[in-house]
Amino acid sequence: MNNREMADKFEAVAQFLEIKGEAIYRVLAYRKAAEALRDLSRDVAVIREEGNLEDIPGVGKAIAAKIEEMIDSGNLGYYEELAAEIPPDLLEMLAVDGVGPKRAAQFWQEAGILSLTELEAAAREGRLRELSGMGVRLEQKILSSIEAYKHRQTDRFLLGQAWDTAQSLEERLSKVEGVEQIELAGSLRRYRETVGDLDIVAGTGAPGLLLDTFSTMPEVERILGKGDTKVSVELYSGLKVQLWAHPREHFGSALQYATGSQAHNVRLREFALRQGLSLSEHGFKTEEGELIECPREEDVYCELGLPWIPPEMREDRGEIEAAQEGALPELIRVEDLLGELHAHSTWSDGKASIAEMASAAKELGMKYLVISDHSQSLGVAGGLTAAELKQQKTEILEVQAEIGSGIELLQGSEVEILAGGGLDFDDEVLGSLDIVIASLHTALQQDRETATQRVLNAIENSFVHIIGHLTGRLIGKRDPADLDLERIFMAAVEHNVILEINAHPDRLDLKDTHARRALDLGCLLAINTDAHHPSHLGFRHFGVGTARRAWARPEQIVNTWSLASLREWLSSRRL
DNA sequence: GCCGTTTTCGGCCCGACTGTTTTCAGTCG
Repeated sequence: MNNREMADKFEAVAQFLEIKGEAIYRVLAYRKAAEALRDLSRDVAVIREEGNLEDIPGVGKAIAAKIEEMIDSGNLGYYEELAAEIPPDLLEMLAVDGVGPKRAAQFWQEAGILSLTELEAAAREGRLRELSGMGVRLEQKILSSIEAYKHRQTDRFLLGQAWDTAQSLEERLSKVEGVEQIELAGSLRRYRETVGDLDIVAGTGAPGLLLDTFSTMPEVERILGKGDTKVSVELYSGLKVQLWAHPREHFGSALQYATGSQAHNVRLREFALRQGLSLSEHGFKTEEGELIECPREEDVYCELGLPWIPPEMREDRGEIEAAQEGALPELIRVEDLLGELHAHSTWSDGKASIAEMASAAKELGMKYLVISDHSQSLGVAGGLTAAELKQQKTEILEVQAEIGSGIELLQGSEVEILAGGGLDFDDEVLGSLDIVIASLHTALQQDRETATQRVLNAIENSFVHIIGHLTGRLIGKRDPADLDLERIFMAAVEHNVILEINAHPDRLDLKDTHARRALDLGCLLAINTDAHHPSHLGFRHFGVGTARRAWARPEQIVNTWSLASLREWLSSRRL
């Protein structure tokens, strides 16, 4: 079993215990362990080998023993026991809005309902309204939530998909009368690779007007809930959006609250309690009941004696401790990036000419751009032969002459790491290029040892500078290749090979936790858009967001370096 | 079930909204 499968087991255990009505803190303990496993940047089996399971936050003796059991037997006896006691199909009901553990238990025990299908039938027959505490409206609400659940393709959207919607909503809402401040919050602000819903926070003197305006916008399909300070809607796209309207004096605490993550907020509130302060979206309450308002988000952290923590770090991954110790890293920013090292043109599968890509990059203020089209064997993408590379070089020089100073164009190639483990060009061709990116595109389903060895071969080739989108995943569509990341990261450090954070929102590969582990081990990273169109160069911020989630400092990202420094480093690689 | 600037026991974040209720339970973020 891998980390994620074990996390899913613990999540199911938590849900079983919740339905059983066990002490909520036992439930939370299993849930926390599940989260910890999902967040882990390393294979938990390796951590077990090292004897460090209990160093994982949220893992104590009991849960460590269960992890060992799952590693050794591929099974969890405790889960099996619970599944024998409680119908496992009940758990699916919990994914329906408005159905939580209490009602699931009630439906099962009082009405003999064993699955979501049976729940829907009972609701249609009007049998739910008979149950205690239930009524016609609740029955209707559950029925429509079941419909919505069945039509829902996925419960999370790609960050890139949600981004444009969020910008558009923010822009229009900022113009509503009375709105003084407005900001996007939630997992979008934290740059999580997927977002469950959009969260928007406004500081306004006219909350009613803002909430009304929002809930009647054309893209709103239905209102899920609406009160005096917040409204929650579902858009026709299926995306859910929550909008909070707070007085300006509460804007900072409201933004902090809505940004999350939930785990970060829980930790921060515990931290506040130890100082005798109760933190909520309205600000701090002292033990005497006095309210301390926080107009700016910085005020929340400042009141606790902490520096402001960047949203991307707020995942309860040690950021509060680091803030306490004054050890928060100075994170990379978009404006630190000086160049793009991975971009395509019409020479292979790009949609724009070298000249168009170059002027778009110059427009964005980039100092250098590497044209790195695909190599010969990637037929579907129109990969270039060695001879074509020479012709392309001529064009790059011509475009450089036309565009003049201000941006330097370099020639690279995104070279296939072949299924057999070799590279798609011989050393002579590789040596003629300014920069070589080696990537996996094919045979991504190979077993771990074979796939890992392929990447290691590329890393050991002294002509390779960068490994592109390491795992080859497409978020939600294609699973990552099964790789021994720890070995790969260590080899990259040993051989001075740079690992890419691919900024394309479909990829974000390396992902945040893996990038953080790579940095901890001493790897250098590059943030590349892999642009196939001039507009894709604008994906940079997604890569930067991912790097910030990995606590990356500018100097650890090679395309913050000047071209002179980068060239020097690249040439040292081939000595 | 976890964990320690209050602790190896006794705590464990906080409030809005809804629908069912006559003061609250359930769900959600």
